[in-house]
Amino acid sequence: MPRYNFKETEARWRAVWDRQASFAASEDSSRPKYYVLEMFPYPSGRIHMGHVRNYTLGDLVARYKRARGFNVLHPMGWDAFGLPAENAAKERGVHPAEWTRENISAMRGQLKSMGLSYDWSREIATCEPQYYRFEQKMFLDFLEAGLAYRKESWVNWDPVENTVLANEQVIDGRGWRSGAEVEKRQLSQWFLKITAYAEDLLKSLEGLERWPSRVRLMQENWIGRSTGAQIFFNLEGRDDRLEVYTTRHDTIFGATFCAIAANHPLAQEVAKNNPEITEFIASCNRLGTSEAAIETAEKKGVDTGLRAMHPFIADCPLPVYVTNFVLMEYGTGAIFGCPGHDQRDLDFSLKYGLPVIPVVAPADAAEGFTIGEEAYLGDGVMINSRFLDGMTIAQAKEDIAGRLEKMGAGKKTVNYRLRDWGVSRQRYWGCPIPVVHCQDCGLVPVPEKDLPVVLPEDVDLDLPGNPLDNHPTWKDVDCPACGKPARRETDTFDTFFESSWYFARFASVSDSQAFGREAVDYWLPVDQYIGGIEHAVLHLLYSRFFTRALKQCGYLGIGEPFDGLMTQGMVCHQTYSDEDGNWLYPSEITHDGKGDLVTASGGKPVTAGRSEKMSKSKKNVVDPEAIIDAYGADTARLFMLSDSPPDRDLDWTDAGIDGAWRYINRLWRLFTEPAVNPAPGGAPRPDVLSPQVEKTHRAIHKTIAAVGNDLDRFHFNKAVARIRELTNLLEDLKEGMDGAAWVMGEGLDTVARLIGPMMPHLAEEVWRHLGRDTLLVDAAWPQADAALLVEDRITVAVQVNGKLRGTVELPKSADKETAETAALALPGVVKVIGESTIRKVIVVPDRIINVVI
RNA sequence: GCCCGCUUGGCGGAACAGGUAGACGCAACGGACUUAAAAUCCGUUGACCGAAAGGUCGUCCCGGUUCGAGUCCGGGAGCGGGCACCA
Repeated sequence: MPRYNFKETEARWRAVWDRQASFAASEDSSRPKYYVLEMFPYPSGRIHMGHVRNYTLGDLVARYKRARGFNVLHPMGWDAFGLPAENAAKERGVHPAEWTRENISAMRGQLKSMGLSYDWSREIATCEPQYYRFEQKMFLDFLEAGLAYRKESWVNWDPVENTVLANEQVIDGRGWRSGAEVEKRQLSQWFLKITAYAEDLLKSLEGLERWPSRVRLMQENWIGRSTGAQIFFNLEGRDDRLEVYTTRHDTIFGATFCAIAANHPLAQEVAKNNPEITEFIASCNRLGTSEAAIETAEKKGVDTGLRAMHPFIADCPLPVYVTNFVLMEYGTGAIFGCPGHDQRDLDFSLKYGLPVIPVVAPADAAEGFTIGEEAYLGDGVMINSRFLDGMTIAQAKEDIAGRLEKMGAGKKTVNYRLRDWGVSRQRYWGCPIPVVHCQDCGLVPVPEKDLPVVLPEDVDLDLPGNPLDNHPTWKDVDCPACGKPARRETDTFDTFFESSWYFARFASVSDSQAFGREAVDYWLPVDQYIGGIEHAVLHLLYSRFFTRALKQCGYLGIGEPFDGLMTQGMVCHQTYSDEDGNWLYPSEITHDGKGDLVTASGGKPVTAGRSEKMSKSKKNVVDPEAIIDAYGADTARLFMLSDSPPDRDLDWTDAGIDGAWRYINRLWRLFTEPAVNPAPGGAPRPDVLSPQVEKTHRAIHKTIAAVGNDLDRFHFNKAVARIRELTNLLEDLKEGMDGAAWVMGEGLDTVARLIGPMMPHLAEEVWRHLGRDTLLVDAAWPQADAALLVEDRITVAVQVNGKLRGTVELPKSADKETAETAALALPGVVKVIGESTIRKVIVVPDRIINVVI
């Protein structure tokens, strides 16, 4: 049986597309534009299955939209700054720039072997000065617009390596390499004022109708708008006051203590003469900066000795605790504790023996309501609250806010959880921040004519600390303002900076500007953005903010960068381990004769674990290059699209890739050795079609309609299933059936077009086999004949009391009586009804008949 | 800890707006072809009872709404993503 020669075929068609520049995009007002973008990869060195999945999905959309007549932009580039390059430099002594450029070159080759319809002429790498020079300019514009500023903020500090650690480099409170206990340290850093757009970023989520609702919800919660009140507590024996933020001012009479963050100014002050508090603050600082670490730690606190005076109860001093669970970054860094109605406050109170006063009771249990180990968070009526008693929570909030404002003891406020974006990194492999520190002039922006500030190549990454700061000469510069010796900023940008505007750069890559205004006006926003759900908040929110900031600075005119968003699931694979519990690569496993898994080398027993996200650490990875080499790109692509819907996790299995490979060959045989020779394209419809041929003819058009519908809604696995069904029918056509040749011709033409976006190389090959002298990549999507989509008779299910008892075939839109009569005549129905009285018959036309007895 | 998801046969999944649960595929089993194997083709396949006709049960668990629930509502379990310096 001849096999499809994918190696020769795939390479040949890629060369043809290349030669014809099939995927080069240019502005064209005669066709609607469509910008498809997949999240660009970090150039780690080799593509992984997650990339294969992401880029297969994007390519399907791009090729499909092209066939539908859109002017498609589909670019690719490299998110090339980042920590791994520095780690590689430290571990293997290779320069980050060299390592990155080699990785890009290797990965570009791998991506090209997948047959992706990219316009490679627009390729960008963010680590090159011709890219990052423009973001230096953007930063200067942001600075001028008041969107960038400097403030102190906390970082994880490794005292042994003298370096700032990323959260992922802090493991159980210790530095990943040194093992030293991490300290929180305060550094002066650059921030972008994302909070200036908090309200707009929140409100505009509503308009992002083609985003998954869960992503919008996650962003909504991340921005975290709350309406509450600031309350000012006078401090006993002092002139200053404690300002707290709360969303539960209704529970003010349940307040039994106040709590402040460990880095609250008052805590710092009290610590000066209190060794216990000093030690407690130090222990809080050892927790690092990650919110997860802080929130999961046991709730602890120390009494400061300060007493906050209750604003509504005379002579009611509340103890003020320094705690590890109040965050300085949120609200005012201080709260009042109401243990009755907040679980954290209750846990804390039970631990430190503070009183618990319930002030809200469920409406039906107001008498004698008490709190045990669970705070009451529900709705109810106010109790134990003097003038508030009997009110609802909402009424109490209004009342209290009004009184606070009258007394000058507080005010209603809106608060956001969202914090400004800290963009300073004490790292080498990033974009230099274009600022000079001058003793006399302060912070001086680098003049535009001196951009780009280029990263020096000659750095020593083995020294502890910030490599740019360690460089012997780079930071020495004359102040652009006064000309005296000054010092360059040695921090670089967060790498989210580069990925916040790359989609605009793709619209027009030029040496003179970040992007052309006409080009972005034409191409943006991105019509379909595709990437991992792990970027649901940070990258996508930063890009939305950046778009607003760029608009404010006159760069572009759009409101949102990504009109449609698709989030893909992870690629998973079964894990394997040997007797000693060491992970094994799938390639190290084989079957013994008895059906057990053993190691390929020594025949030792292997334990198969559950399927998890492919990761190098668990070795459950399959190398895309090996798969493409063994089965071809189309097989790999088909497997990525079959079975699992894009937003769910996908399990990589050998059986699955074999199944895809078999289907590729089956398609190949259907075209090259069809049971019925297809009539040539454009042949007239024969007068007579045999029943099976007629059914197949209808199926062709139903498939066209269904596949289009599925692709529009990203149900790619269903589209594959529909196409398989159609090919099953075409395989059943036999020589001698009336009209078989004509329908086979129509069927093969249709299948070739439908598989084009999924298996582009095979599709192009069979297209040529059909005798077409054009390229399939330039062919239009097929059109379904609407007349063939409707059936005149429909099978309707018949239930008795909701249980299926049979089916009846009825004319389409049959009236109620006809349906009812037919249903009640069914033997199965008659038997079940027996002597019972029919109480009701529900008829939903063309769907169901339910007899209620 | 907080926020957001997911859970359907042996497996991946399908079921559009609450209306025939299991499309399509994988695996398994039986058969054809073959000296044999591979490849390919045909058939069976949710569980249980039954010779069959047919029946009962069944979409993570518990409860509710409805003529009717995989789908809607309340509660719970398990698994996963994010938590601001991984990208």
